Amino acid sequence: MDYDFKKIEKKWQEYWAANHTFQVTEDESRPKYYVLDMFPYPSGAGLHVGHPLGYIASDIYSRYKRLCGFNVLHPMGYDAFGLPAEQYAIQTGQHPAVTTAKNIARYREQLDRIGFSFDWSREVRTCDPAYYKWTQWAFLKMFGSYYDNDRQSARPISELVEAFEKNGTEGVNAACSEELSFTAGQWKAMSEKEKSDALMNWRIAYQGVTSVNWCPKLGTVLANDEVKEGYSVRGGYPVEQKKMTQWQLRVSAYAGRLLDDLEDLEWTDSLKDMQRNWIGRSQGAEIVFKALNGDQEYDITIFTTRADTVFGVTFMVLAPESDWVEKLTAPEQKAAVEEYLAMAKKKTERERIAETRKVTGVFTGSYAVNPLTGDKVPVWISEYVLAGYGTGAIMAVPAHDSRDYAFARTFDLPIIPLIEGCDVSESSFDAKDGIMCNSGFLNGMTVKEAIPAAIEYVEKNGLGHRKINYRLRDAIFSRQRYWGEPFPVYFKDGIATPMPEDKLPLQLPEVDKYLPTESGEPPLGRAADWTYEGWPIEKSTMPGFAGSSAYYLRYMDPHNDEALVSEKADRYWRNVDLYVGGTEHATGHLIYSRFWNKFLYDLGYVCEKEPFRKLINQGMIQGRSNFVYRIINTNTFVSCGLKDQYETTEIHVDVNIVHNDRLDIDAFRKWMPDYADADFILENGEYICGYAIEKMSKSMFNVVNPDMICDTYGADTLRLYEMFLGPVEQSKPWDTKGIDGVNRFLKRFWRLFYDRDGFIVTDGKATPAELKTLHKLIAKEKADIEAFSYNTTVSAFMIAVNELYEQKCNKREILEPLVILLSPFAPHICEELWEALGHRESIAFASFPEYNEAYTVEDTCTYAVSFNGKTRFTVDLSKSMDKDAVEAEVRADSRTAKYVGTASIVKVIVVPGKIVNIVIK
RNA sequence: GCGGAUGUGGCGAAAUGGUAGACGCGCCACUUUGAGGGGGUGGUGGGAGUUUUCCUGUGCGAGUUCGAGUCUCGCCAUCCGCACCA
Repeated sequence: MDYDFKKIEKKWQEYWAANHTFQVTEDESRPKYYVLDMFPYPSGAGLHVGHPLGYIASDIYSRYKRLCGFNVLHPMGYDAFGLPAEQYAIQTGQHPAVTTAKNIARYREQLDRIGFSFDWSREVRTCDPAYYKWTQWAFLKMFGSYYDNDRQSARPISELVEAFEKNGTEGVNAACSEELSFTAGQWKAMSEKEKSDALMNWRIAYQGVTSVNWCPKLGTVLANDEVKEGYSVRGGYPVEQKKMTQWQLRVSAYAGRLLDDLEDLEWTDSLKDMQRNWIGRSQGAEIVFKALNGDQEYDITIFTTRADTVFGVTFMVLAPESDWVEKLTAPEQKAAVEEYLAMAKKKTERERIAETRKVTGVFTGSYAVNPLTGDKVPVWISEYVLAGYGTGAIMAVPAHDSRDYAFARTFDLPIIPLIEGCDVSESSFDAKDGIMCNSGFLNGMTVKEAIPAAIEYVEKNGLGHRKINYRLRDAIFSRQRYWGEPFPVYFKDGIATPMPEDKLPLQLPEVDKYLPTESGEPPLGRAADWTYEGWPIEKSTMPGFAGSSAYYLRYMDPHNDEALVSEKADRYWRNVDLYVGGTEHATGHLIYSRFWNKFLYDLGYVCEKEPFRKLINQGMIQGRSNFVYRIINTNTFVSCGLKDQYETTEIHVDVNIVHNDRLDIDAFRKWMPDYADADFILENGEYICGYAIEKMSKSMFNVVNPDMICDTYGADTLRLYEMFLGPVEQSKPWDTKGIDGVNRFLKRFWRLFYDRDGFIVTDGKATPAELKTLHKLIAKEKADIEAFSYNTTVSAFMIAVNELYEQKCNKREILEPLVILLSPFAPHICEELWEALGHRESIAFASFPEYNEAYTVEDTCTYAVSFNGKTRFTVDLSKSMDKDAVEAEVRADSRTAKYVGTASIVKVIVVPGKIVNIVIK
């Protein structure tokens, strides 16, 4: 009987669906384990072989954990709101919900063929009103909260209002957009509208004017992580800076906690570093400089990490967008400043990046007073100072900052070195190293001593205060698009008012077109009656990351209409134990999701402060393109090895009609009408194609569809092969070379159970050699799976099966545990064999075999011995020898050898595979 | 510029500090079958001897160690992330 994977895979996929094999419920009697994949955006192109890599890895882990007795939550869903469906809708007029549903159906079909153990009863779709009800709910909670810096926690905004009524802003320490101060009396005197505007300064979800990334082509704003080098990540359109009123999330309030809590996560160092970088903590001080414009005095606050260099300040610089620019521009410089500002404004973000390091600037005509020296220094304006970081103004220390140095050189400003013996004739001395000089009371200190000393001095004398600055900005939360979650907010007399919770979800209205209105409003402006109790409803929608920020919580309790997640379900499933997905979400989703979770944690809705305990980043699968070589002006194609003898053009050929770089000539003739009567110059009777590693894309004809592999080799082969290709975390090209080897292994595995006449498993007693093979494999698989080293596990299976095959082992005692071991990797074939072995229940309910060391230890060990690593001989030692004693002796002797220096060194190899040293005199 | 990762055969890749190249692909030889993108056996880093073997070998250069692909330092190369962040 042959291994008929088509029949087997269809049979078991239907069985799992019909029997709800992978459906789970909270079961207090078993420990939980939560394995999550980053849910996909269902694009129109369907899955290619790269997509399932992470899903297969996590599926193997889920199935393994289940065999080990865990109650495993392993759900899947769709991140279904997003730009592509909307762009498609604009072009075709088809409702995004329709195309999205179609794409989801296609995804599901493809996923089902690979045999995943998802609990589909928990599927979520972010565009489903029953789902986005809870996205909107979370937004309302954020709108109704502020961040208390003293308690380091989100609190209801009502508490803040109470405080204002009692003492105004006095004693309030809360995260805000700008420092405001008013008394209780002033607060009470405010109109409702004024109060509402004031509270926006503290709300966690708030509306405010900010400089945004505006993409004219897409007609919407984008978050920082949605923009790369001045172009939109989705679509690649140019992006410009624009000041607009937008909904924002006060993510910056959580910067400290987002940074600190990284410590306890089992994420890779590189990913943690990316987040640290993005959060960008820097410790320093804010120092106030008095500046004079004519008779008017202004305070300029600057941020610095190098308070020790204040004595070297020779000028100050403002960002062009800074509010101080207008105040400090002297009448005689007005024309020059305006010209400079106009020039700076005209430049796009893109141009600024391109012109990095080109020094530009203009003098304001004003001077500021150095608070430590009393010296007057000029105030300049330059693009190299960013409005969005720190205070938008800096003190310039050209001797010890390379940017200030370049500026000083360009505009011929003085440079005062502050460190003994440093050379600033060619470049600045940026290192925080050396002894201070020219620095008053700091003279003689090292830089490391001077920094805290300077800050202390500044604080004592009321010139400023210590400060920690973060690069992380608040997230811009509105998008001028149709296909997203509507904001449950309406404007009553112009005051942003939350809708009552029991009116959620606020469903997306129907519109005639998906384009902005003629007056430039977002598409929701087209909705016929987009009002609540007669008041207009917010017209922008939420960004993509809104729906994906808390989906892992919703899986815990997906059908709950009363809460995002019930307390019971949350207490049981807690958080994700293993999260698998791509690195591309390092600074987007993975930051927002952590923020969202912490916010819900502060309000007591979830019990864990971090959403994802362990995270694995699967590598990208690149495409492997194939080429044919056409001789110029002919329809004759020459094989790769002979192409240099002709003048040829290289043409991409569909990799699906090429096998191991050999072209299927008949298929090629049928592939495109132009090639129907193509001629070929062959080598050794075959047409060999060239190849290159490129991105997997339609235009290069190198997209390999998993359905194709499932048709030719079966899902189990696909799963094993994707794991066998190399470490999960590594990027690698897809190359079908070698898939035959894995397929051969499965056939051979099958032949342990069946020969051409039928089932051959017997109840005979296993030999020590057979038991050894089995138990070696158990030990290996346990260790490897825990370490996500799946490629070596697959190798171990191949070795084991080869050994058993050689021993002609067809004994139940060995084969039954073997099937369980392989089942996480190749579930279909294992279910089939499990059934053939007489089991009625799915193999998913089996238990992982126990490892017994006794079977793997040898009676006698052969030791290979070499003198000084040269001449070798072998010694046999009995296993009864006390290994620990041997090792202790070995170590002692090694020390002797080291001190005496004359002993010969002997290598001893201990089977299996262990090597220790001993010394023979 | 800053940060992270990686570097081993023709290829994908293995190696708790202990026989480097497991396993697979490809290739070579033999074998089985009427035939196969079939089954099996043996070989396969390089260089000598060709049965017993020896030399050399993990990007380059040092170091620690009885012993380094593995640990430390310095280069070189590739990939990824951030980038005027004061």
